[in-house]
Amino acid sequence: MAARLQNRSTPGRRRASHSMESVLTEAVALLDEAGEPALTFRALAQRLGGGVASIYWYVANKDELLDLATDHVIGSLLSDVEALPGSDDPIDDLRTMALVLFDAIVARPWLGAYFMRNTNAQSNSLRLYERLGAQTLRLDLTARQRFHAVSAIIGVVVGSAVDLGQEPPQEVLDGKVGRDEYLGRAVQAWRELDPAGYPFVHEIVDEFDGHDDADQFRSALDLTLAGLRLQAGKAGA
Amino acid sequence: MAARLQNRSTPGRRRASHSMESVLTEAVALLDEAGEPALTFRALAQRLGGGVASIYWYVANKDELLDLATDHVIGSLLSDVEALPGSDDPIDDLRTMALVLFDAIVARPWLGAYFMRNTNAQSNSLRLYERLGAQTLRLDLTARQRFHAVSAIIGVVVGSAVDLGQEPPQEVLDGKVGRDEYLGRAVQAWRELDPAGYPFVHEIVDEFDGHDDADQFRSALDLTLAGLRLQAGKAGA
DNA sequence: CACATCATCGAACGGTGTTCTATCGTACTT
DNA sequence: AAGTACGATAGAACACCGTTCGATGATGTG
Repeated sequence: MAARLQNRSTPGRRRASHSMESVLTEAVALLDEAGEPALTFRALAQRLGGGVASIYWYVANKDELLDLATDHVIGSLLSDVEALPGSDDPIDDLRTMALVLFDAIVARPWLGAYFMRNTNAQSNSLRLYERLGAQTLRLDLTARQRFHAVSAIIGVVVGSAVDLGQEPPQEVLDGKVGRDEYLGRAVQAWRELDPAGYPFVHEIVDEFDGHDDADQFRSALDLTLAGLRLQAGKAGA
Repeated sequence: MAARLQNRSTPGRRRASHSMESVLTEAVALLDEAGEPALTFRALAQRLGGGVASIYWYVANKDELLDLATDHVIGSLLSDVEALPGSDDPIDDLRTMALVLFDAIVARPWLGAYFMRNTNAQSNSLRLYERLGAQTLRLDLTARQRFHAVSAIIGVVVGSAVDLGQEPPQEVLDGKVGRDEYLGRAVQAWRELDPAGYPFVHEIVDEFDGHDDADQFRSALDLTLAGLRLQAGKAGA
């Protein structure tokens, strides 16, 4: 069965004594250090100074471990969002919130992939969802429009995050090739393409070279929010 | 040692003869049948009637197998996009293309996760990217705006695709719980939340219940395209 | 002190991607 | 026609993964 909220932190001498908190904290630490592949039960056990099977007392399987770890960090993310000042423009507030989300994913790229998992099962995710949606209640929209608006914003965040979160291929991880050099090669390959066959790629290759992920995200977000503003204004007038 | 004479008379193990095409086709078939976890080298080898190690002659590792398989199906997807009639409104054309992409991901949910991997390495992905971007060349935008517009549209597709592509948890896969029942439970749980603490969730729970993924995607896409139209019009006038 | 329960752990199982080495079959050389 | 080089295949083994099982230390209760 699963561990309940009780926690005995009496320090054992030979045997390791864990707690839900420590398990999740170390799991997140592993994820932060080297992404999802780094989070293995064996690595986690070693880190906790205990045995592998012990972790299964706190967690049913790896899926649940990932869920709880995600919810754990979303908890603090939720605090950040709730601490936001807020303005008289709900769409501005939505923008600010989305930027906080994006920043969190930049700091923890592995978050992106697990961001939308089972909104129902993760309490903090749901509360974050509510927090975003609450802003749409201040807009003149139908219920369906509100639902779709929040979905769209989260979609933009996740869409950018997935792009951002994908780990560079072996070469870069091994340190043989620097990340900049890796991207530089791609740019170089693009430049050598047939300009007649790839007019667009040639048009934007300079933009791609040395582009800023945050800029890219902000632009995508602002397009969606501009559309939303239009939608809210249309019904209102 | 023994096989010298028996070569013809007694048919020993016939050696399998593969090809890049057959490897990729069977790999895609496995992915279609049960998603990424179903694509293992052993399952693929058995399907090809050969040994496990043989696959490594065609492919360096699983990552490359996934890349090539993805590029394989994107190839036919590209044909669909190129066969599109096209109109005098570039944004309409972008919308149509995005819908084709979305349909492809609905048909092959595993595609979503690998959709954006290494645009540079996958030739068909790059051509698809070019095809989308070409439409923005018909709009009055800066190079950077064009770059960001295409990124945004792809972001919306991927964002929806990730949401769509995540496999339901164990219960549903085991067939113990139907997918509708599973979603129904979530809806039920939402309805039982404190209305004061979760006003937005209560507002949209009816919309979520029995919602259509395609509707959700189309709404998100249209918000982005509305923003883009605004942006293009502003600079033009 | 006995006891039930919580919590921990080593060892093992089946599965995975990957590598090593040996081999077959064919096309070309001589 | 025999020999050879090489493209292509394959079995066995390795290291690692998530997961399970059974045993056992620790702890508070009667």
